[in-house]
Amino acid sequence: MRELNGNIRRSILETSEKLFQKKGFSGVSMRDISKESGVGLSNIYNYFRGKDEIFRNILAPAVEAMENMLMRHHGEDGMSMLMLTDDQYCARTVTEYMTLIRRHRKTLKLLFFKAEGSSLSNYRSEFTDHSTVVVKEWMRRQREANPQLRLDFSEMFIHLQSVWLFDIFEEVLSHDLSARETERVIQEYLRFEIEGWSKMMTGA
Amino acid sequence: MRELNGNIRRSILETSEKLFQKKGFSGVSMRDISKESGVGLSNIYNYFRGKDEIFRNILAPAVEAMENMLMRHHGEDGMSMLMLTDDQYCARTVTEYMTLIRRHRKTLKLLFFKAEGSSLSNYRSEFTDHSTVVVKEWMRRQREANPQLRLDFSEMFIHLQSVWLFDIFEEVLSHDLSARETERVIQEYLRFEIEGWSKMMTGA
Amino acid sequence: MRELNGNIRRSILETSEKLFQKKGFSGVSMRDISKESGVGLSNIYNYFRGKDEIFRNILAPAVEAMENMLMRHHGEDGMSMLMLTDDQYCARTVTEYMTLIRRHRKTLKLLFFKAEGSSLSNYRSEFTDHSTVVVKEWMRRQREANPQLRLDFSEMFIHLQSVWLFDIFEEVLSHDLSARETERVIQEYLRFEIEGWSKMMTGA
Amino acid sequence: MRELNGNIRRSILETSEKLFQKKGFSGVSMRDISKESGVGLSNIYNYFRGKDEIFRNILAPAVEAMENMLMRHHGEDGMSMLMLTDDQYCARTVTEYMTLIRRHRKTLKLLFFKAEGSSLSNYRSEFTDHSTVVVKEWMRRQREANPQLRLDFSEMFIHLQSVWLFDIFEEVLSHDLSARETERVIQEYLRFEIEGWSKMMTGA
DNA sequence: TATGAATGAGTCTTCATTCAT
DNA sequence: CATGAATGAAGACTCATTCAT
Repeated sequence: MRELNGNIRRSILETSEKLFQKKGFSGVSMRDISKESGVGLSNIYNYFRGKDEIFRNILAPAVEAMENMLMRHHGEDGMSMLMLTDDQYCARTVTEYMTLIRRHRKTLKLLFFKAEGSSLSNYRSEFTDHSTVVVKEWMRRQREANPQLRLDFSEMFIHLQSVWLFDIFEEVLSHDLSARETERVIQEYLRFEIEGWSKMMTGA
Repeated sequence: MRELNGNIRRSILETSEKLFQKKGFSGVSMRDISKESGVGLSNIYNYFRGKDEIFRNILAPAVEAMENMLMRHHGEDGMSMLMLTDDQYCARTVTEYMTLIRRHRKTLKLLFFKAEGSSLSNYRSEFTDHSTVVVKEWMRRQREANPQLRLDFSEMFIHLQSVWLFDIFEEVLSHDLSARETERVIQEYLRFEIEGWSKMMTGA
Repeated sequence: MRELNGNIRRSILETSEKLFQKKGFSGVSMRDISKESGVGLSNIYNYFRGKDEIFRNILAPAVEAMENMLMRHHGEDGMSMLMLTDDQYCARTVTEYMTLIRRHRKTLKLLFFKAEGSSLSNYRSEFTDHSTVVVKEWMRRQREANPQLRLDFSEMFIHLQSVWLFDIFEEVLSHDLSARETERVIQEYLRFEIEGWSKMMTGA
Repeated sequence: MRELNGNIRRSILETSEKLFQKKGFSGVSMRDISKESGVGLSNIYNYFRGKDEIFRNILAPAVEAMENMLMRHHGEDGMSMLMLTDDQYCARTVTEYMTLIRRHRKTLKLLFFKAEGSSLSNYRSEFTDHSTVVVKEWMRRQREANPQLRLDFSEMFIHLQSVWLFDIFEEVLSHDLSARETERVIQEYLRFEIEGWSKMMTGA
């Protein structure tokens, strides 16, 4: 009768994920989760602190992957500004984005479109704000390392980069683009972005 | 004791607007509006059909202004593709955007960031979708009028234009940019966009 | 601007009748009546004491006609038991019922099927109960006048007569029978009833 | 402090039943039920989906019994037309009706007289309509099995049979007839009905 | 007479969470 | 770990009616 510990936890998470996908965070009640998963309503609270924590648990991998992606590029050990013109680096970046989307497609959709009412409902602005800070700091480091480059972009400009990356993600996810289509869109976007930065850095 | 005709209506609207700004559409209850405005709860329903209608009434001017802006540029009597390179036209467009933002700053913020739970909660995607349709049709007309131009942009590309315009608005509003800053951002954005289109049209 | 006294009254009544027909007594609010009739909500109360009184006013003629019909047959100056076997009398009775239905079809439908929530919602049982009393008294008189007849019917039997008459009315009204169909149904019913009474009176 | 499992459910049902009997479905609010039963208002919703479901739960046995009765007589394995003249069969039928009434007296009264506003408020017409369909189909089968009989009754006539049976029930219930009185009324009614049918079938 | 404003009690239902066992 | 029971505040909205002018 009694399921093993881990099974229940997993059952709650899987059920919740399905429900959230269908009806969004606010549209799902704890009762729904209880009924659908077969786990007693109050027993759920033995595994999670509440609805929000369930949601965050589901989204954790996606959120982490987003953070990782940001850090891999603009963290302490991130790329150098000079790699921008390296075609191989770009190709790798496209692959990275695609992998991120492929792996977390479902949860990213939750995060982007179905988080209304949860503590992650402002993820878009939180991420872009955070990203702006990180990138600014990375810029500062790059400026020190490459004094010959013009790197005095406005905060707003940097912010818009994050926002636009987000837009691309949202487009790809909301239109359920195929791998090929996704690749094309990302490539186009990256090319545009890199070209833009290059020009601005060398003085356009 | 008895307030004059329109005063109550106005009082409800003003109170609601303040509350919505503070706590967002969902965060405000009809009770709140009643208490804060001093208008009896049920009496509110003599002026508005419900919470959503109050919200829409507040936002109506902003929504209308957005639609007008779209139509002035891409409607039946909208601009011609050839005007893109006209500096005067661009300057006027910048002014238009700025006027729109200046006039409707508060309500646009409501519309963009605080509409969760209302019938306008999907305004972003609704507007950009609608905009895409309008622009596609405008493109068709431009193609006929200017056969020499390459105007076979993908729907996704067109869609992204709308989205990005929205982003600009959101940036300006969420960071409460000053007039000067706003002008600079919009100008930069327009220049970028126009340059992009020009290149693509003449064959890049 | 101001309509003549009687016109407003009539306007309220006519509007209400239409609304009641569509949505039943409970389904119509005073606001509905006000909006639809163009008479200010509170002004209605200058003409009628409330919703119920409006309803009763509409139904008054039908209710009165029902009462008249009952009295013509079983009141102080009603028919004699002996007339039951008179074909002419029966024909006249059929005509009477049909006239009643023809004249008051709409309002009877209101009274029978749409009075839920009003003070007339129990009209069916009130009428049949009242009818039972009247008929019992009439019986008493007939017994005195015609001692040779067996007229000791149970109260319940008398009551059922009223109920069944009501059923006939309801059938005719709810199925919107044509004049011909209505006539046939009523005739059949009367014949059955008369035959039944005759047999019981002379000893079956 | 804590009541046992089923007690609460039962308590809600019993309290509600009493209240419904006094004030009818519409006249009873969930608050009333909560106060009277001592069960917290919202807690009630842990046991029932809403007021209507409480009502239906109370009436379920009576409704089912009505359906069963109909089916036992006119369903696929129902009686044959020829049994009408069988005295034993008739006696059994009387007993059945009486049992039905005895067992469900209270709830039938609710169903017939106090259901205004609930999803069962049209039970009378729904049952008689349904009954008409069932009986028509039964007639068709009887016609095939007994070609010698005249069985071409009009739909209206069949419908009236159902209605009249209902009337009997309503009479018995509304006047709280004793067992003896009930038996007499039902017997009389059945005799009348059977005699009627017999005559019509053999050609009157 | 006419009206716009106001009332206030009332409706059912939902919800995330906690408690006692 | 598991559960059924319980909570209590909150939600939007309706209605017939009355009041002040």
